[in-house]
Amino acid sequence: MPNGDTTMPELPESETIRRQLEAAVVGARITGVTVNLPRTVRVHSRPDEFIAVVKGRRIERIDRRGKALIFTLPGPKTPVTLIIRLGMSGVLLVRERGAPRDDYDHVVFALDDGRELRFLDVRQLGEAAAWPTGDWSQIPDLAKYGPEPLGEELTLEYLTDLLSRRSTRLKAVLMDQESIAGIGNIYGDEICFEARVNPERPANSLTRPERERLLAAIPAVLRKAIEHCGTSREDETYTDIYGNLGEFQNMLAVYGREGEPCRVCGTPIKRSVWQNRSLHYCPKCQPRRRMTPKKKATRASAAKK
DNA sequence: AGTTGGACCTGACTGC
DNA sequence: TGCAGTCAGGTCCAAC
Repeated sequence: MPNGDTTMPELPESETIRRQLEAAVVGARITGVTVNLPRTVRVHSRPDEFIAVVKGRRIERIDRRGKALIFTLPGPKTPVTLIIRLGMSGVLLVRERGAPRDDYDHVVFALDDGRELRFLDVRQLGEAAAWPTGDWSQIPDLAKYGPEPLGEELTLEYLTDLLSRRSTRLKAVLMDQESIAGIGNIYGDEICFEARVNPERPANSLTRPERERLLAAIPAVLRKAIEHCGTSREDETYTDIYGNLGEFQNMLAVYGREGEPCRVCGTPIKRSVWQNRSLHYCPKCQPRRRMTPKKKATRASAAKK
């Protein structure tokens, strides 16, 4: 159960929630809104009037952009776009009205069919923002995002241009929502492993073959995680809208596996800390520096002996 | 402008 | 037992 637990929603977790919400609440009307923690809601740039803007509207569709969930609420005049960012510990739950209150239920949307959509968030880093437009390009929160990693905009050309302009660590670029939308700390590490590139490498140092591997690894890792309904960790538990756990945590290659053997070569996984974030990689599969031809030959001859 | 580190926030955990 | 310190990380912001 999500009470007291926390979350790490990145794109696969958000997409899992989106698919469930699409089946569960699209078509329902929001008959009432209870805001228990005002800092969680926002209209435009103001923290007030949220209830007035959202109440009475029907949920027409639910989309996702990066990690954000986007509810389209049409109206007689202008549609409203409701954006829910789960932050790091946010959970959306669908409950029957009258079910016991959940801890940290900062915003509760009452639906006309007798259910409630509850937005829980222990660490209060999530947010629900309402915008009085249906045009995403008018919404700064959405307009700033980089291309969707599962879309056609993420091409080798885009990735090459992006990486060539950045001297910071590859991991930082992958996690930069304005560069590519939806990747966080867990999948950043997993993608780098899948591509066999060290996450601490300067982004502009990647070779073309490495960029090609990265381009393939990004959707491959994210799609696989979506298939397994996202990642729930023992102590940092993400759940879907019914309180169920994901399954991808059992398939993680490097994240959270410090000291455990690499699933490919058996070398202990290394963890380092950078910018208050942990970073995991296999030192053998993802060498920090590309080996020079001479060093490669030396190592190869040493391996023969 | 790009990069970096701190702050926000709370619960779980560790060590004294 | 209690308390201080640390860690987790999505996102924003200040500083270099």
